[in-house]
Amino acid sequence: MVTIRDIAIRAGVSTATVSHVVNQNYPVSVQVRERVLRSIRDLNYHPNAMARGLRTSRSKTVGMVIPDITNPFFPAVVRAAEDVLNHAGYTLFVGNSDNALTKQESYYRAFREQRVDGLLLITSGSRSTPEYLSNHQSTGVPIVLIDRYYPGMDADAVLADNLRGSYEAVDHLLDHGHRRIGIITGPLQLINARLRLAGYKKALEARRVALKEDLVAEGRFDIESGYQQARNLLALSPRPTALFICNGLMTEGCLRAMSELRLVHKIALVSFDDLGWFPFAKPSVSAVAQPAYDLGAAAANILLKRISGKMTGPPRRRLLKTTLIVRDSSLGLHRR
Amino acid sequence: MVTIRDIAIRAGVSTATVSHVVNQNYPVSVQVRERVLRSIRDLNYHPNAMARGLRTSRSKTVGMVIPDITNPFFPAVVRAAEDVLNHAGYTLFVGNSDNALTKQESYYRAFREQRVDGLLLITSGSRSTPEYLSNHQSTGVPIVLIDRYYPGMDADAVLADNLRGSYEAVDHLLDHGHRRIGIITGPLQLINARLRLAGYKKALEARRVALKEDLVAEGRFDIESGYQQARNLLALSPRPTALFICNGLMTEGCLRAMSELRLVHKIALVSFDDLGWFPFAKPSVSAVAQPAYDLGAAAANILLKRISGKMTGPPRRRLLKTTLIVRDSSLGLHRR
DNA sequence: GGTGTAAGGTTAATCGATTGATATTGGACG
DNA sequence: CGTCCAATATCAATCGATTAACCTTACACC
Repeated sequence: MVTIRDIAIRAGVSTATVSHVVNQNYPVSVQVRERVLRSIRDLNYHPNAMARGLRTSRSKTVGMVIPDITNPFFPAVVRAAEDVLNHAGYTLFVGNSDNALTKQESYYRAFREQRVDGLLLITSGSRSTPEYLSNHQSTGVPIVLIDRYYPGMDADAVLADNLRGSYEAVDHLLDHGHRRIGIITGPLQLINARLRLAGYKKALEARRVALKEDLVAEGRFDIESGYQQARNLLALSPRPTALFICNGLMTEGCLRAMSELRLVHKIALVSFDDLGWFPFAKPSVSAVAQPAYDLGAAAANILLKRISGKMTGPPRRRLLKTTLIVRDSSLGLHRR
Repeated sequence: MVTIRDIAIRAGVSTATVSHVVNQNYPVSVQVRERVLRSIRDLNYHPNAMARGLRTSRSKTVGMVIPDITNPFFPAVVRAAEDVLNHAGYTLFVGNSDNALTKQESYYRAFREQRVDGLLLITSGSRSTPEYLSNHQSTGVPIVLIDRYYPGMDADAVLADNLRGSYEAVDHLLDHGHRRIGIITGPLQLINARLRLAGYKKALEARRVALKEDLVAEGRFDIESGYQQARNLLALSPRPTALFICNGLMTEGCLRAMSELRLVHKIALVSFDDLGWFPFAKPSVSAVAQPAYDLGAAAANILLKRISGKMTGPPRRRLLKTTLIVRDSSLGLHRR
């Protein structure tokens, strides 16, 4: 590998001068600058990020941990964060924790060891803040939580209004006369899964509909558990007349179950998360759309402000609105 | 931050000894080891990857560049690669190039500067090998291409059999009597887009069906271009009786166009890429399934072998089979 | 001509870990 | 009791960049 020393020798200057040219933070005469730049081009020199980072303890990179790269919601958030960060000259590295706390921790450590300047974290399930995260504050590396948070962890967070989103969804089903509404929740260690369940309960309460425990099934936010729990709920008698599924992947599994049981057109359905293909499903699927792009962009912006020191003080929590998109699956129109 | 020196002082030993304990590559007496480990735990010490990497020029990390994180195919490949690499003790960092050559290059550089031990690359469009990649070989850092390759670039590559996959798809449509088959290709700078088009042409030729240029539309492998080009093709008269769409995202756009024009049930459809929701679309969508997981896993395995030096010699190219999955959209069953 | 000052360069310490060379210690053995 | 060896531990150079402190010109101005 070609180093700063090689450039210095070839251009007949000191390494300090090369560094000044590269970083443009010190006056260098035009002739010298040209000579150095030519050598850099000739030798195809690129500074060693490790050496630089070791010296400056700053890397112009940001690490992001997401729980499931195959869940389309998260890539959408990543895209947004990336847009904002690239624009500001930062490189975003993504790690997929696979919903495992251990993997989340190992990515966290890997990122810290790479000395990322900031962290974006969509957490995996745990009711309490893992120790390494509560210890994190002392490091001075800003961290912004997205979509989920650990109760008691005081970091900035950008969240969707899960409670209200799911309240509206269930309220909508109640509006259409449904009284036996099944719900497939996410894993209840996750705060957003709990909030979505809470929205469901609140909506029922508001209409004085009794909560039936057997209509509440806990999934794992993946296709398989959506399928399994849908089979369970649909095997009840009397059957629920409507289902509220707490994320997009589980809705996919649920649809598989419903189509196997030939119930697709008999049961109303609303999904949390709006996936691109919902309009083309039969029937088209009603959904609570989350502002995925805005979540990512807002989080990245906050992170940048923290990194640059333009924002200080106690952690802030931003709550973004969801939108209920009504399609055929909740209207019964498909029963024509 | 706590450094190796802090540990050394607290444990009353030299930094060298601490290093030996951490890396387990040198005998250390039990008592000393215990003392050191305790200090490490007490102070919550984690080695600085930059310092270590600077010294050893090795990082136990792998970088992966994908063109579009919102296209479900790529996350599936990432998942596979990650499984294999994590298992071998490596951390995988992902960068999203957004189909832009400049971003691809900047991720490439960022990864190189972070001194990743290997690279997995799903390239963005260019007919020839970018200079930085042809220069890459001299660096000794192994690189494996996935899904696409640049002609003339000699690196290992793991690919799906695009030609044959699309041949089978089009052949299947011909089987069902279609003679006016529209195709929406990917961007033709991409080798796989060209191969899929070639498969289409070859299938037509084999049945002596004349190629009509106006039935060939070039998309960009994204939803929007799928929508646009579908509108164009469906506006032709006479209309094509079938469409072959060269990736999953464009199929989503195409379905939107078809549903706007109320043609969903009138036009046969086959998609390259099988997305999870295709069975639930109306009609369910026939597709050429790519072995996404196998692609990622195979590539990661080759990379590991190259890193460890267990595999040497000239680049190898692996071709994995695709599978045609026939559903309603290509059968006309939905016209009942 | 002497002096002050700004511009342009260089020297060398430093970041935190690794590792080859070297020192120390305590037996074993003749 | 010396000598030698193995087992452990330490010393100090090193990786490649950054940057504070310092040096050298050149020129302006009195």
